[in-house]
Order: sequence, then C-alpha cells, then structure tokens
Amino acid sequence: MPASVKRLRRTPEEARRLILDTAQELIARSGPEGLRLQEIAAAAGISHPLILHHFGSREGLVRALVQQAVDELRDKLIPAMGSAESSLEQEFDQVFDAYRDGLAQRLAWLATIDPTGEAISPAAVMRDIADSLHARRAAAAPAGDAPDRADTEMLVHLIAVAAFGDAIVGRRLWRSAGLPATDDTDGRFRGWLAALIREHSLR
Amino acid sequence: MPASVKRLRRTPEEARRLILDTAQELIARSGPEGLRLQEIAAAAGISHPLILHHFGSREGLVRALVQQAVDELRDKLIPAMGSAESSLEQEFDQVFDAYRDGLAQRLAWLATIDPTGEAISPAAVMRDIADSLHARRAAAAPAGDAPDRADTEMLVHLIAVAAFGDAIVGRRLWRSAGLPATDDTDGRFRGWLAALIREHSLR
DNA sequence: GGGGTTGCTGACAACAACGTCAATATATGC
DNA sequence: GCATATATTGACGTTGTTGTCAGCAACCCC
Repeated sequence: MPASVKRLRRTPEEARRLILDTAQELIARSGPEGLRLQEIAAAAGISHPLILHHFGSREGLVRALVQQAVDELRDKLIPAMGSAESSLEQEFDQVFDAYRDGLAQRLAWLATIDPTGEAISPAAVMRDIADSLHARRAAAAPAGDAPDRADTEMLVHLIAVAAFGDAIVGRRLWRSAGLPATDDTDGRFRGWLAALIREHSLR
Repeated sequence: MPASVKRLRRTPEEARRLILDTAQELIARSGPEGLRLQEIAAAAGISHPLILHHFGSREGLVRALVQQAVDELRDKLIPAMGSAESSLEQEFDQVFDAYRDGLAQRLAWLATIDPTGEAISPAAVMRDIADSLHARRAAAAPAGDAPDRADTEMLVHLIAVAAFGDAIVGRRLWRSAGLPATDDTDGRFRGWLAALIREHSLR
C-alpha cells in the first residue's frame, strides 16, 4: 500500500501569491526579524525548498516582498487621495487605514534594509498625488488666489510622514502621553489633523 | 618567550558602553538585520563571549539597546521642547535632529520587535512634554482664551509622529515627489510645518 | 607580594538556517 | 495512453551563530 501522497500542484502565480501572503502575515504579526523560510513554509502548508524554487533565494523573496509593499501602498494611496468629492475626513481615514495590517512595518523594514533608498523607491507616487490634490485645491480656491504648488507638496508630505509615523509609534506615544491607545484616540487625532489642514487651506 | 598577551581590562560600565555604542553604529549603518555578536565584537576589538558575559544573552543586549534608544530620545526631546524662550523653528530643528544618527531606525526596530508596545514604552515622556508646552501656550495666550489641553496633546503627537516618519521615509518620499532629497528640502519642510503650527496656535 | 575577584579569551558544542539534489507526482500536449 | 515539463518534496550538506566552559590576566586589598 504505497501511501501515494496527494500533492497539490499550483500554477506558479498561485504559489508565489500564497508564499507572499503567508510571509506578510508573519511579518505583520512578529516582525521581519524572525522571517524564516521553514516558518513560512509551515504556515503555508508547503515545504521550504518550494520557496527557493519560486524565488531563487531568500533575498529574492525579500525583494518581492518589499516590491509588493510599495505597489500595495501606491494602489491604496492613489485612490484615497484622488477621489474628488470625498470629505477630508474620509480621505484621512483611507490614508491612515492604508498602513494597517503591517504595511507600515514592512515599509519600515524596507527602510532599514535599504537605508539610502536607492534600490527601491515608490516611483513618482507622491508627485501624482500632489498633482491631483493641487488641481483640486486650485479649483476650489477663490479666483486669483491659487494656492502655492510648494504648499501642496508640503501638505502631502506631512500627511504621508504623519500617517506613517502614527502607524508605527502612535499607540506607544498615546500611552506615553497618558491617553488610552484606542481606535477612538486614533480617530480623534485624524479629525484634529483634518481640521488643522482645512483651517490652513481656507486660510 | 611566552607572548604574554596584553589584555585591556575595563570597568563593567566602560565595557557595556563600548559594546552598546559599537552595536548602535552597526545598526545605524546596516540595519538591525545583520546584528551579530561576532560582528559587534570584531568592530569593538573584543571577543564575542565578552558581550555574553556583560549582557547574559543576545536578547539581553537587544533589551539594553532599545532601552538606551528610549532613554536617548527622552533626554533629547525634553530639553528640545522645554526651553521657554527658543523659537518654534529652533525647537523643530532640535526635535528633527534628535532622530538622527539612526535613532529613528532603532526605535522602528524596537517597534517591530515589540509590536504591541507592552514591553518597553517611553515612560511618561509625552505627557511631560505636553505639560510643558501647554503651560507655555496658556501663558502666551490672551487672557480668557486658554488653549484646549487636548489641542496641545494632539499637537505634540503630530510633531512626534511627523518627525519620526520623516526620519525614516522622508528622503524617499521627496524623491518620489520629484524633489531633491537634500538638507534644504528637509529644512523647508520644517519651516513650513512650524508656520502651520504657529498659524494654528495664533488662530 | 600573595591571594582573591572578575574582566576577558580561545576552543568547542549545539543548533538552526539557507541552499542543493535527486526523486516523485501532477498536469498538459500529442 | 504516453511522453514531456515542471511543481513539489524529503534528505542532506554547509555554513554561520549563539552559547558554554575552562583557563588566563589584570586589578584590588591586605
């Protein structure tokens, strides 16, 4: 009675997706420090040489992982900032939510792996977003009082770094400030920031 | 002719300091990924069991490392935010500079090691800073129009997360926005943010 | 200067991680 | 059906890293 082990055969795309998704879950949970091929394989229900087969090496997997993180950020941020009729508060929620599920952690990890930022950079995402927002601000502004382009760029930068920083150390800082680290506190900060921006935009 | 190897003998405090400083340099340069005892030992000119002797285990070293990062942040931030007569721009420079030399990277690393933030949290640093700033704002405000305490807390939080995020992904984002990743751009952002805050404070 | 304390080291042990390889199972094309 | 291609796996090799241990050397105290 040869056990004739059943073996699942995926398409290469399916396999890569399965491996990437599993790895991301592990990173979001316990950080990139303990990212071991065997651990990923066990969690995905496969053997670890399969990862090597599809990504060549551990480094190949890491590259794919950070590339996917960058793509994911772009795909979430552009629609979040681009919708013309949504309220500022709604957009903020989308931007801040974009970093959830460990995306900010993965990007921070990328930053430690590639400190100079030469290897992988998010294309011209920020420029696209600034373009979109600037067009909206120009359209909304009273005639003859178009906002400065540089002002919009600074604004986009502020939102991006604040949302990123908040995702990583926000909860810790709230505790350190003596405030509860809850969704409510997070939401109040977003609302406060939205008000600050609006107040600035309307000058 | 027994070689009679000269051997340097430090006080425990000196040895711990040497090890911690060396480890921090390596982290700032190549990230916490490659933090190996042998590597630290080689860079410090000691043998790797000495690290284990002073810190018990690798994990003990990591704990000391992140604890020192938190202490360092506190020691830099409190005087930066506390000085009563300095200008807002000067304070901003101090806050943003505080994250330099890899301090932000170390804190980000801490965040990935300890995602919940239960293990180590920066005491009540943020509360102290908020207290100090709130007192100044209240004194500077026109009589009968004292700023909201919650508003000050949000302000402190914004500055903290923005400076942190800027330290880690700022340069990358500037490139992505098509702007030069230079000190000048960094400085202009700080100035813009300071103006935004001032405009808000004076309402 | 003798003895004790302890910072310090070299060599070794144990283990885990990545990567290789031959073999196997499954799908596809003929 | 049969052959080919390749996704998949178990077993193994190699390398590197943490941790242990016995011994050495520097400083302190009497």
